[in-house]
Formats: sequence, C-alpha cells, structure tokens
Amino acid sequence: MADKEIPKTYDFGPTEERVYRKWLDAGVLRSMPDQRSGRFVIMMPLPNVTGALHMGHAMDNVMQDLLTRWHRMKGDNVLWQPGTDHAGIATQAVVEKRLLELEGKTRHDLGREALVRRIWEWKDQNEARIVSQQQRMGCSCDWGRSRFTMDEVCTAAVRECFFRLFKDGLVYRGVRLVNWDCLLQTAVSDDEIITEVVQGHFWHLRYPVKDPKPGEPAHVVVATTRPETMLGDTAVACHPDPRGCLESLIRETEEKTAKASALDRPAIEAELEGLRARLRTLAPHLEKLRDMAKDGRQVVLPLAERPIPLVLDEWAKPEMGSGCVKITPGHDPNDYAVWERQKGLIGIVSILRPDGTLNENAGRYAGMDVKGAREAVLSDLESRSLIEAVEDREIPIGHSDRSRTPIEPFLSKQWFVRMGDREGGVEMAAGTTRSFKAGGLAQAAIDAVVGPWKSGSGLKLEFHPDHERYSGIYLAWLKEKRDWCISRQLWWGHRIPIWTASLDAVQMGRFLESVRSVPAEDLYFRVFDAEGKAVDVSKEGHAGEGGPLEVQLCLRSSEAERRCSDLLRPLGFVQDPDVLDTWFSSALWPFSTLGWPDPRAASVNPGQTSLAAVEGVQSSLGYYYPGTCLVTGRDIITLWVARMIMMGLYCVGDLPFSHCFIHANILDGKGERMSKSRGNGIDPVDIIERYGADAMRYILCEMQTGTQDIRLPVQAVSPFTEKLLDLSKLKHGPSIFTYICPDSGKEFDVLGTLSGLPRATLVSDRFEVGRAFCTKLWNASRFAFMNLGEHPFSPLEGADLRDEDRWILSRLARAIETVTESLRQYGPSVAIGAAREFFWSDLCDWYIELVRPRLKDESSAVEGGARAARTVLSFALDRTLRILHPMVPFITESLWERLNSQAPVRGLEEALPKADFLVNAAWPEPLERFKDPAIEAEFERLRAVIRAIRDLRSKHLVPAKDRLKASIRVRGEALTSLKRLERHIVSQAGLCELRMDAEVSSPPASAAAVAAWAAGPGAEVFVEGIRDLGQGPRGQGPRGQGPRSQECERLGKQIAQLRVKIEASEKRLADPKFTDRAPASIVETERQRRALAKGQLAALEGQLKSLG
RNA sequence: GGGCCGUUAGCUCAGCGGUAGAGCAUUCGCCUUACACGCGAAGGGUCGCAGGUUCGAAUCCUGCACGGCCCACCA
Repeated sequence: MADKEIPKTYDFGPTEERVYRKWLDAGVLRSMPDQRSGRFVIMMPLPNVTGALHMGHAMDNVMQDLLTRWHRMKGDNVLWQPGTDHAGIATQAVVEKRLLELEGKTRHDLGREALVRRIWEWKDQNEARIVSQQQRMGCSCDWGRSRFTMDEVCTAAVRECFFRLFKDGLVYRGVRLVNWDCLLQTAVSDDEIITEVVQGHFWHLRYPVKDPKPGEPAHVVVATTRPETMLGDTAVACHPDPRGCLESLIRETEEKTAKASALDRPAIEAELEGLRARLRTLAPHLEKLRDMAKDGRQVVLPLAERPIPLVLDEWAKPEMGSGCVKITPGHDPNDYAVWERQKGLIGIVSILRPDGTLNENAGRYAGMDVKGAREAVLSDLESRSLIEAVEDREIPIGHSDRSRTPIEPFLSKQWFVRMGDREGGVEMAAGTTRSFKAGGLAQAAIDAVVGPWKSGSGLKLEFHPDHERYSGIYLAWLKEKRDWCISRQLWWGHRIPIWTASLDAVQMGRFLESVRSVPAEDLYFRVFDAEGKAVDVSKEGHAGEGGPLEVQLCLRSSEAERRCSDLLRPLGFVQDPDVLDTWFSSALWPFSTLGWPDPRAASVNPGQTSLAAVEGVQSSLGYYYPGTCLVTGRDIITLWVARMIMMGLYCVGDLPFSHCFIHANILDGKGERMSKSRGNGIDPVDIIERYGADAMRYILCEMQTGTQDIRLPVQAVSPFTEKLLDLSKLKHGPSIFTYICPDSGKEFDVLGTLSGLPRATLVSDRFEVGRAFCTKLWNASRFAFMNLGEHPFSPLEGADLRDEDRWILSRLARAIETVTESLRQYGPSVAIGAAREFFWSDLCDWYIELVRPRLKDESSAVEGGARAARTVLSFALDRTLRILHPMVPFITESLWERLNSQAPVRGLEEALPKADFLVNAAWPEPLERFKDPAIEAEFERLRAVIRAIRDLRSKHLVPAKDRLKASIRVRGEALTSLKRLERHIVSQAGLCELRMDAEVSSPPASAAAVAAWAAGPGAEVFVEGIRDLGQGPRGQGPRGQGPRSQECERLGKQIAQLRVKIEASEKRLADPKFTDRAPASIVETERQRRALAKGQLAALEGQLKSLG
C-alpha cells in the first residue's frame, strides 16, 4: 500500500461502520461451545426496552466489552449475552402515558389484549434503537443469541421456576400492606420508591374518651401528618410502661451526655431536659391512660363516631408527640405491625380504593380523593374544635419511581417469595446432580459470599474492585430476608401461572377426579379454607364439607395449560390477573437465556444459534453455566445481583457468576447523577458522532479508576452559535430544562420536549482527549507505514539490536505486563494509562525520534540498522495495537489491516503466527527476556541530559535550527554510558559539538555559558555559544522583567528550596531515633538524597554566580 | 437516626506509612515533511480542619466540617 493512500487524519465515522460490519460478516463475535476449557461468560445487564441508553449504560457496556475482547484475545471461549428487559411497570407506564397524551385514552378503553399489543410494537422500535447504540459503541456481543425477557425461552424458564417455588412452598399468596401506586394501580416494591421531602403539617387531634369517669381526661390527643387516615383508625395506643420507658431513656441520654463533645452537649442537654419535663408532667397522664387501657376503655373516633379501643403497645413512644398514637393498620406499615401483635383486640379497615379514592368505609367521605378527604376531614374536625394544634413540618413522602405520585400503603392480596429460613431448610436445585440444602433462599445467597460454603464447582462470589465494601451492601440487604412481593397489577409482563377457583364439596370431588388424569409433573395445587389455612384434601372429610375451599393451581408449562384448559374451565378456574415483578424474570437471565430448564426444547428466533447439544457440541447451558462475571453499578447489587444469585442457586444449583465488577456511576459537573429525566444525560451516540466511539471508550476506561463515582462536566452545543456551553455555569430559562445562550441571549431546551424551543445536544469536551489519542495513534502508525516500505521479515539476532531497540523492547515488556495485570484486577484506568504511556511517551516521543535517522539512511541497512529498526518498529506497533484493542477496537482493527498488508509477517527472532483480524488475534505473551532494567536506567539518564539541554535552549530562546556546542562534566560508568549514546544526545538536543569528560571545565563566563544539573549524581551540562540572558532576542521576559533577572529569581527560588531540603535531611540524619529505628535502606537513601541535594546546590550556586 | 463513601494542583482523578503524581487547563518557544487533535519547555499543592499513633503520616486511629449515596423513619 503506497504512502499517499493514507489520509492525514483519522476519519472515525466511516471506519467504525465498516469495521463493525466486517466483524459481523466474518462471524467473529459468535459464540459456540467447543473443546476449549477457558471460558468467559458475561450476561449483559439487560437495558430496559423503554429507555434509550445514556452515558451510564455506555460505561457499563464498554467495561463489559473491554473484558470480553481481552478474554477473546486470550483465547477463551467467550460469550457476551445481549438482550433487553420488558421492564413491566416502566414500559407500561410510558405507553399508557403516550396513549393518554396522544389519543386521550386509558388502558381500560383499549383492553388488556390491545394494550399489550401496543406495548409490543413500542418495544420493537426501542429495542432496535438500543441495539444500534450498542453496536455503535463497539459492543462485541453475540447478537445471534440476543434475548428479550418475554421471549418464549425466557417465559418457559419463568414458568418452570415459579412452578418449583410454588411446589416447594416458597411462593405464597397473602393479604399484606404493600406500597401502592394509585396512578398505575399496582403494587410496587420498596426498591421502586424514592423519598422526597415536602412541606407539610403535623396536626394534633383530640379523640374524646368514651364515658369518661371522674378524674379521667375528656380526650386523648394524637398527632398525624395524614389526618384523612383517621377514618381508618381502629385503636389508640399508649405505652405499657410510660414511666419506665422515659426513665430508661433519661439514663441513656445521661450516658450520652457524659461522652458527648462540648459541641454536642447543649443539644443533648436540652433533649435531656425535655425528657425530664415529660417525666414530671406527662408520665402521670400517660399512666392514667395506661390504666384505662388495661381496663378496656374506649375512645370515640370522631367523624366516624365509632368507638375504638385504647390499647397498650410499645410502638407508642412516650417521648414523642402526645405520647399516644393512633393506629391505622390498613394504611401504615408500623400500625400494621401493631395490628399483627394485637389481632384479638383491634380490627383492620381499609378506606382506600385502588384508584386512590376513599371507599365506603370512609362514610360520607367516600369517593373523595386523598387530598379532598384531608381538607374535608380537617374542616369538620375544626368545626368540632377537635384540632388541638398544627405545626409546620418537613415530611418525607415515598413516591413511585415510575409515576412520580405519592405511594399509599394499601392492603391487598399479593404473591410473595419466601426469603427467610425454613425449618428443615430448602432443597436447592432439587432433583439435579448439583442439589444441596440451604437454610432459605436469602441464606443461600449469603453463603455464596461468606462462610465455608462453596458451590459444586468450587465457586464463591467475589466483588471487584472492593470486595469488602460491595459485599457489605449485598449482605446487609439479604440479611433482612424480607419476603419479596412478586405480583404486579399490570398487564405487561409474565402472567402469574396460577389458576384459582372456589369449590364446594361436589366440585372438589370432580376436580380431584379430573386432575388424576393429568401427569403429576404438569401441575401442582394447594387448597385453602375461608380463613386462608391450608387444607389437606387428600384426607377424608376435608374436601369442602365445611364450606367452599379455594384451590390455587399452578400449571407448569404452556403445554400443560393447553392440555388442562378443558378440565378446568367448567369448574370455574380463572387465571390470576396479575403479572410478575420484572426482577423475577431478570433474576433468571443467566440461565433462561441458555435454555434452562431444557436446552433441547428451547425455541430460539429464526436465524439464532441453537441452545441444544448437537453432534460434538455441548448444550449452551451445560457449557456456559456457571458464567464468569457480572458488570454493573452499585445500585443494582440488591435489586438484581442478589436475586440472580438466589435463583441461580435455587434453579440450577450453582452461581450464575463468581465475579461481580462494580463500576462507577457517572455524575454531571455538579455531582448529580446523570439521567435523561434530569436533563443532564448525555446520549453516547452524540459523543460518538462528535468524537468517535474509540474516543468515548478511551475516556470511559480512563475514568474507571476504582470505586469513586466520576464527575463528567456536561456541555450543551448551543443551537444558535454551535459553541460549547458549560451546563453548570449557564443560567436557566423559565424551566429547569431550558437555558439561556449567553452569546445570543436566546433560550434553548435540553430535553427536546418543550415545543417551540430549539434543542441543544449534550456533550462533554472531556472526550477531546480521546479523540486526540486516536489521532496520535493514527499518525504514529502512518509514520510507521511510510517508513516500513514493503517490509519483508527476516529473523533478528541479538547483535542486530541497538541500544534504543533494546530499550523500547524492555519498555514494551513492562507495558504488556502492566496492562495485562491491571485488566486482571479490574483496573481499566491503570491499564489504559500504561498503554498510553508506552505508546506516546516511549514509542512516539523517543523511540521513533531516535530511529528516524536509521530509517532514513538506507546505507545503514547494510549493517542491519534500518532492517532492525523496521523489524522492531513493526513488532512494537503490532503489540501496541493488540494491547490497545480492547479499549479502542475500531481504530486498532483498521490499522491492523494496513499493518498486515504492509508487513504481513512480524516478529523478532522468529515469525509470529498471522492473524487476519485483530479482534481475535492472540493477546501478547509477556516478553520477560527483553526486560532490561540496566538499559532503562541508562535511557533515564540520557533523557534527563537531553531535557537539560533543551531547557537551556528554551530559556535562552535559541531558535530550533541553531546547532549548539555543549559539554558535560561526568565521570565513571555514567560517562561510559553517555559516550555510547552520544549520537542521540547530539541529534535530540540539536548540537553540533559535544564534549564529555570528567574534567570538563565550565566555559568562560564571557560566553554566557550556563550549567544545569542533569540526572544522576555528578552530571553537569554546559552549553556554549548562546546569547547572554541580558541580550536575549526578545529582550523582555514574560513577566516584563529581563530574562537575566528572571533566571536569577528562578535560581534563587530553587536554591532556597534545596537549602530547606538539605536542612531537613541533615536534621533527620542527626537524629539517633531515625538512624536507629528506621530501616537501614531508608537511612541510606536519605544519605544519598542529602549528597545529591548538596551537589545540585553547588551547581546552582555556580550558575547563579556566572549570571552575575 | 444508623451505615457506607468522598474531600490531593484552576478542572477531572491517581497515590493509601518513607523526597507530592497524571491528563486537561495556564505560561513561554516552535507549522522541526507522522501528527498544531501536534512538538519542546516551564509554572502551579502547608494533600478539608483539629488532635493522636510513629523515627517518619496525604497515607493508620479519633473527633469535627462540608458533599454524596444507601437503609430505617419521626405517628
């Protein structure tokens, strides 16, 4: 390929497209089980089909691609499983919202089937966009295995898993207080709630005592932030021992006071005083109430005019409010707990309908929404003088993450997975060769991290890069072992495979009869009586004689469902209308995608890779499970990681992955988390279009330094001026999503949703650096291509290598080692830093400059100079492209093509195996034998000497073309070494003459010679023939002083610094505590340091003197 | 309220017991035929504050301030 064909700048756009297409066409990204034992399996954290990807996803995807590409090059059989998540609630919410906005319809206008069809259409559009974003980033997943959580194969896994859980008694239905989203009308999990603080009030209400006896209070005061819930009150509680409770609190606080710092003391003392006052004034009152409660007395619930009991419960805190608390079990989780303790004494009332309006239990307030009811209740209480006081207060209120509406605690029937331990334990992976016993599901996931347990294949779960920290988050969540509410009252998702019917004795008989004809493994059922107690119908006399019984029947598969439908329909069985929590199907992702429970029967989409075992090839499940690594952000540890581990162990009997790499979150310039809805989210495609995919990947790798979240200052491209505007410094328009362009004064929008305003693209100029790197790589390669000629390979012998060749090979060996080791330790930043350092600072800045003369001078080819230089250069470029490929795959692959065409055979002593594609070329072996600390030290000195001369040139404003005379005073081994490398000093420092000797004297002062201290003890550099500083070509220095006085000032400063250093050093060395206690090596370095500093001081003083 | 994390050069971050580092930005000089998305050189930090441990602390311990995250929650 001729030089002219290489363009001067790297055009990333077309290259990226072409290279990615090439990988796809060649099928190099496909995975297939084979004989290799080295495997690397990553399950992509499935993006939600609803959202387009942002920078956070880009980080996640690039980290996975980095590891995937590295392992592919290492020769592992690699599977990166891509796919998307149906994201039940989020997706349905978006589609419903659009339906309402665009067509003015609700989901009920459409009906279940039609809505679900709409959502499928929506999913198809979005999925395509996500896949295209990932491909543009360079994700090397196996697209031939792409899955969606509602694919047939995933659905089959969901049913199988649910069936097993149900049969094992780990799934149950119960009436519980759940978090209710009144807009979407579904239960949501704790994890889907975000707390927002709002300004609210704290109302103190009076509840009249029913038939007060003499000496008893006429009313009890309770306080609430939600007065409308009083309609659902079923009791008022006070503490069983208010005095004792207060006294022990006072004791605790006294202890705290004793330990408190002076700063905290006043606050604690005030608290203490408050408690003492309560003990004096309130305790007697509370004790009276306690006695009344013991006596079974009641209060009258105002407005409802319903008597409710006064009960004793420790939930009532004597130190707070009035000391009494209203109990609303149907609408408050704490009160619900009180109800569970006191079921015999108090009732439970729900006053809410699923849509958030009040129901008939609310009497005349029925039909009002929460807000309206609150106003009405307050005004009615007010008119009866039942409000004792109102305080302003900030109240944290849980909001649904999806609908942004306040969450109501709501009593409803839901399905749960039992997380806690069970007597006798739980059989994990029952019926398989990997089965084992665990205390419970959560405990199994805990055992995976701590304790002696190991999986059948010897695995434990390990977090990176900070196991201690991240396993802590994981364990803390799991230890609560809270049951997992898996039902959602949505239409989009996996429908719960349970059919229920209420059967009388006769029907039960018919049911049991017909079920007998169904294979036992197809279904499982449980029977409950009216109280929800399990009934064993196999026993005589339990088949519904006492009234109708509820049958919960689980059908194992869609075939079983088809087979049984004729049997069940006549008996009135109906399928549960709810769907499963999205995380239920995501929890199965690591094996549902591989065809569990039966890869042979797993159906895949047309054109996709079969999961079944075929001739000579294992099934995908058998080969790729257990997988290797999960890459994700911190917030997913509890939501997803823990659940995958549990389900992997429960269903398959081994860990879905044994490494969990937690990467940083991306924040904006203000330190806020990046997200589309906040208007600070960057679309990776915008970055790719502006800077290139490799530039983006380069920066993302560089930013992944450890556990620290990363700030990425965000700029808007002004739609008016095209200039980059720093978002954190801009003034907002009327909305927080609009900004004012400072140059034009016009307003723009960053979301693209505010009609009428031009939208600004969000980018970040941090990516400039990545683009610059790619350009540099392009140009260095271009230099190589221009100088390699049609380079035929012939083996090198040791004698062919010159000093600079040996040096760069040693540096290369080190770089390969560091990059490999850093990748192994999940340290992308260190890896890319080492690769960059080698490539830019060693290869480009020095090696290429040093061999330039050899490459230009064909005559030196006779002695092997040019040939060796070309061999080493092509080899170094080959290795550089390899170690960079996982980070910047596109540009390296395209350069690889060119390198292959120009120097198809590369190597040093022997030819290396050829590789047509870099994507699956071998990862570089360590070059142990080329490591040479001695030559590296020599080059360190060489570079220091050259820099010293360049410094002098720069200070004295010597034009680049002027050749100077220099001399170096140096002795011993350093002299020998520098003599050997003399030609490099001459060429790199721009000299015409160089003298080096132990006895070189400084040139006469009249020649305005200057000395500089160079690297290592005892090397002084003098340059002759430069202008006196007082008569520099410009006359004036940058600060308006003469260069001479400026230089004097600089020298003076350095001398002062050195003196301080020497003084400190001497003080330390004079201290026997240091010389006795510190290790000898440290003391020795300190001595050397002092000697060095003294030498430098002498040199600098000499210099200052020569300046006059 | 409980827990976790952070605070190092103007910015973004490394370093985590032995002389304060990188990239960007800044200043100065260069269009030296691979590269001005570049080359050469320079300046810039009492490592949030206060104590303690140590011969020695950015690094370990304690407290405080500020910022962030997670969990629980004030009825």
